[in-house]
Amino acid sequence: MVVTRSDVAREAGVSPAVVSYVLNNGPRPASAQARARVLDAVQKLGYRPNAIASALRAGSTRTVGFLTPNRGNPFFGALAEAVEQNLNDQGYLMLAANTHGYQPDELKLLRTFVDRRVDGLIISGGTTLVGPTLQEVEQPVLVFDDPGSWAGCSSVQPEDHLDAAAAVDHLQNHGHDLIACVVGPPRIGSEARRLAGWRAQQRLRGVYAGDELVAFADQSEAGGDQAARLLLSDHGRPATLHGRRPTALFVASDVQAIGVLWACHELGVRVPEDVAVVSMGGTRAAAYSIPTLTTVRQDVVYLATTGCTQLLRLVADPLTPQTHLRVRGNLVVGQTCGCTVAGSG
Amino acid sequence: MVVTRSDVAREAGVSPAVVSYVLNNGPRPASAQARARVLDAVQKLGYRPNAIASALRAGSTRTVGFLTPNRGNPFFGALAEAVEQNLNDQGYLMLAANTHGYQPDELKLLRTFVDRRVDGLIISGGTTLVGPTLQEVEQPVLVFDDPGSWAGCSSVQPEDHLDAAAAVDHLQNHGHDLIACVVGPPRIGSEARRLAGWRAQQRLRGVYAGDELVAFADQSEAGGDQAARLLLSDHGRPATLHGRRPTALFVASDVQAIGVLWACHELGVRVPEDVAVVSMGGTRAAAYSIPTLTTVRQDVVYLATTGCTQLLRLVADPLTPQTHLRVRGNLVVGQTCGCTVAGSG
DNA sequence: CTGTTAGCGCCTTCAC
DNA sequence: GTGAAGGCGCTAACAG
Repeated sequence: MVVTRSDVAREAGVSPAVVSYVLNNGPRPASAQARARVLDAVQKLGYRPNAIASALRAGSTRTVGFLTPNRGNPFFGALAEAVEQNLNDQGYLMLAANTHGYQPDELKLLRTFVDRRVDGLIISGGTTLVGPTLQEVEQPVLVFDDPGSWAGCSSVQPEDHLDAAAAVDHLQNHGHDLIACVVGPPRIGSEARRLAGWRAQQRLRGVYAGDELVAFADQSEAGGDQAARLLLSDHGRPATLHGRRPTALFVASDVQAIGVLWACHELGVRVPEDVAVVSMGGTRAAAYSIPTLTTVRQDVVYLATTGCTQLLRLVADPLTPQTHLRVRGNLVVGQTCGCTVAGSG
Repeated sequence: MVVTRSDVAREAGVSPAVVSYVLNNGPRPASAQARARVLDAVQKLGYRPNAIASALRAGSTRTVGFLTPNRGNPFFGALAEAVEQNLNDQGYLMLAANTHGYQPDELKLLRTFVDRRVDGLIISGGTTLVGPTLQEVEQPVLVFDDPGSWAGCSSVQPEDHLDAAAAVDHLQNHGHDLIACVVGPPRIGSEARRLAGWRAQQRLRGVYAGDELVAFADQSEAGGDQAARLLLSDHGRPATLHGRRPTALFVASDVQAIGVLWACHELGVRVPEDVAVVSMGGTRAAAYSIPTLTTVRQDVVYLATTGCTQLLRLVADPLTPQTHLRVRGNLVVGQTCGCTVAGSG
């Protein structure tokens, strides 16, 4: 049977309250003698406080819920890991769940977390759980996404639009004008913003940015593979492109870019000589692909740290003002953009 | 303020117990009329049961703790994800934490989980938490590792030794005899077993398997990169190898193999023509490397399913007999072993 | 069929 | 400096 606080009290010859005083260093003092006897008894019996009972009484579980569409994606995986580490360091535990981007599941899991009285909630990008959906939640919420027009939660948001534009700009500086775009489903906010960033930057240079240059793809290697085959195929190229094949690809995520590189390899298309590639993410995989990816790196540790700090501040004091942070990525030059081949970058 | 069960009871004009009966479909029946009024009140007030109170009373949190050394490693990441999915499907939530292979952290996190009264524990390979360490734990435990000589927990274990031998055997069948080995720290059980598998298979064919052929490396791309540079360097090659460079590498994990491929690329060593590579894992990354990895694939979904099933069986009935399952991987032929170049495989 | 009640283990105010 | 007691919200045994 499990040993309870009363058992310790009995063993130490004190009352249960004193056990609490000693173990929690307060809120009342205890004599040195009582303290010693309690600690001895704790040791002897191997007593461990029941965190569930404590949570019920104290109204805090020291747990944060983390909802993400897909931890298999290295970006979300790394973000989740960084968040977890941060929370652990602060004495919190993370309850995590994958939603697979499926809205009913998202809601169900959100409810589950709330029922379990998590102290706070973190919603990563790629979910539909932003703005109004979260209104009913009592706990503080942090979203790694655009919070929409609603200010009910704090947010730490990658600058998807600007970062995408920066990636495209880099390709343009290499002299490319026919730059195609591989991107995830546009119902996901971050993907829509990256697509818009690509389009805006193309138009800024007065370059064509029609739909024939866009391939929507699953956020996976396989998705990138298929998209690249589509965009680079010599068959059925739209008349609007005057028979030209894109000379560069902007790819909205590293994981898709890995698939793109593979497709190019299979098709005998050289990267970056025949087609240059720039992607977004900056995950570990990007640094060890062949050739290495030029990518706009998001610092997940920074995202996680600022996000967790703000969330825990809100947990400690719900009256803390909301914050909305936007974080720029930075271009990490690899081998896929062409900088290392011809010195035009 | 949060709405409690008593509020619902008051609103519905019944007693709190009846609310429980209705919401839990038992343990006692309720009249159709009472049921309707309760459900109305629940709806109207937006009542959600407090899972913490329920857990305290019922003695079950419907939560499982998962301890892993490093979720950044695609293999553990995929395993964790599969486990999480399994548990969610059964109405459980997963509490997860990374130990970074650091024993004090492992113990601390284990304690934290136990304090929180998880219903069960899952320990992935790569931790030191096997056997006796877990004796003090009351909850059922499942380890994805060798449980040691101690039968206090159930286990689902990849056949590291046999799988490693199979990988080496495949290289041997391609005519290689000087097969080096890249492997993680031997204090980790799975790594030690893979190393032993390599050695046993080499000796089986009467081939040299000395320590000069082994490079211990961090379980990361960078680790594989460094190990490959060491083993393939033309400088300082041990006299015992008669000046020969290994013609093949057995790499104990995909993530290291990605680094190995990159090092080969950098060194101008062609894979598989100059050096053949076979690794272990079978993660998604292996299928999209250039060239694609020949690897011994572990079916993480199968591991997770059988593991979770057994654990939840133990949770439901602690008297369920322990089980110890060993699971073979299967060789997935890619392009790094040489099968696709010369038809000798 | 329904209501009342005794805890689950802990924290903390209040009385000594 | 210490002990007794109430209650966090819920479940289930026990009485009606």
